[in-house]
Amino acid sequence: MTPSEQKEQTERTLRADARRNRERVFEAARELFARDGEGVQMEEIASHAGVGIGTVYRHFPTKGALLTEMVRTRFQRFTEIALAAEQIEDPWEAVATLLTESSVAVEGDAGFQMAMMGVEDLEWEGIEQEKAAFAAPAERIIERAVEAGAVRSDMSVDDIPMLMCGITSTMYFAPGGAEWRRHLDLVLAGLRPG
Amino acid sequence: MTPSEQKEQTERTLRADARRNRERVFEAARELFARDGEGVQMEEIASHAGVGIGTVYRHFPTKGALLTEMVRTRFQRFTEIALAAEQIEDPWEAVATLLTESSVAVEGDAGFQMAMMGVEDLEWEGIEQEKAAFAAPAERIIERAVEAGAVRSDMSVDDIPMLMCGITSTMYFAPGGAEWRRHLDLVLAGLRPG
DNA sequence: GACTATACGGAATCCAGATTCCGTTTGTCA
DNA sequence: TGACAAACGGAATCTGGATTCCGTATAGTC
Repeated sequence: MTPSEQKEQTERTLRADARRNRERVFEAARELFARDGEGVQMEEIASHAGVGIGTVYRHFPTKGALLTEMVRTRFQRFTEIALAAEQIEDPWEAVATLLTESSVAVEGDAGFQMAMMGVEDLEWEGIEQEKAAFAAPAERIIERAVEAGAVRSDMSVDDIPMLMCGITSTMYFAPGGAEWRRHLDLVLAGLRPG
Repeated sequence: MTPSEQKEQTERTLRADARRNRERVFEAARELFARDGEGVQMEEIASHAGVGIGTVYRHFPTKGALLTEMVRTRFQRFTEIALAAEQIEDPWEAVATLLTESSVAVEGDAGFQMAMMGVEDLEWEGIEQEKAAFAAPAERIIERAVEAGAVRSDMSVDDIPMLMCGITSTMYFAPGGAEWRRHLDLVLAGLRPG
């Protein structure tokens, strides 16, 4: 029995109400995590989901596990963005779009912002797979841009988390505003060759 | 009686051992705050200072008050840096030095990094005076650079906290490393005109 | 040296949240 | 429909820290 079959069976075994509740908890957590970041309270998630606190814990062993799950899900959005950006013809546009769209994806999600900024307690362990899925297309985009002379020759994939982290911190520092667009603007200018 | 005379008298009234202990607590707090950030524990500060926890609270009403005092003190360093940078002849060098030295000042001080990044609980209220003292020379530096065409014409003082916040987040994200220098490098490139 | 206002130490208290536990309810299946 | 395993709710418990309190110690003053 492969792991996935095993998982499938576990899911099949889940009682109907249990599956529904798990979904509700997850949805509530997503919403509140986006609003309040890691400061969300388990009680609040429970009541927002319309279930008891015990039910939350039955589905997610700890708060950390729940939040990591949020981060993992959100992170996948980056990969979608990278894959889409890769289709853009112009090498520079591809890079610019990658960073811009990624920023937009983070906007308005306090929890993900915190994760991007490396706030403790938000685990980045266990999402290596997601990271790799993002890194592949991102790397191709950058390599192409470097070869085309559209960005400084020393740009690398590793610059992306670094820069995103910076832009995110602007969002976090000045929430609700558009200052981060200026930050992004500056960063993009800094990436140009020469 | 002016406020300053009043304060002076209060200080004069402080018993010798009290003054000494206050100093010790402050010093311990500075050290541990730099190491652990806002996560420092009051008990730890007390024992590190060689006093009882009660003594810490006699001198600083709450943890927040103590940390704010730390931030205020640290912030003053920025003003010194700005005043020094203002003396630099070359307009671009002045800007570059301002940002570089400010970054260096933050390096290795986790507490101040958190404050720069706007982590909650670290109060920025009550240090308006320090902010203004920094803004004045910084503004002159930037104005001069803009007029000389050494930086993009739309650069403003408000860009400084934004960019510093970003660079700081890199330090925080990759502590101990020198990645932030690359981030600074990119940011400086982005500030250049055109 | 005695007296008193100040300070001190640190055990006890408070508090906010996460996590556990168990009596009750509900879905599933024969 | 009855039986029972699977889930549920939420009160009770646990925890890590901040903050308070009060009996004791000491600097300053005569």
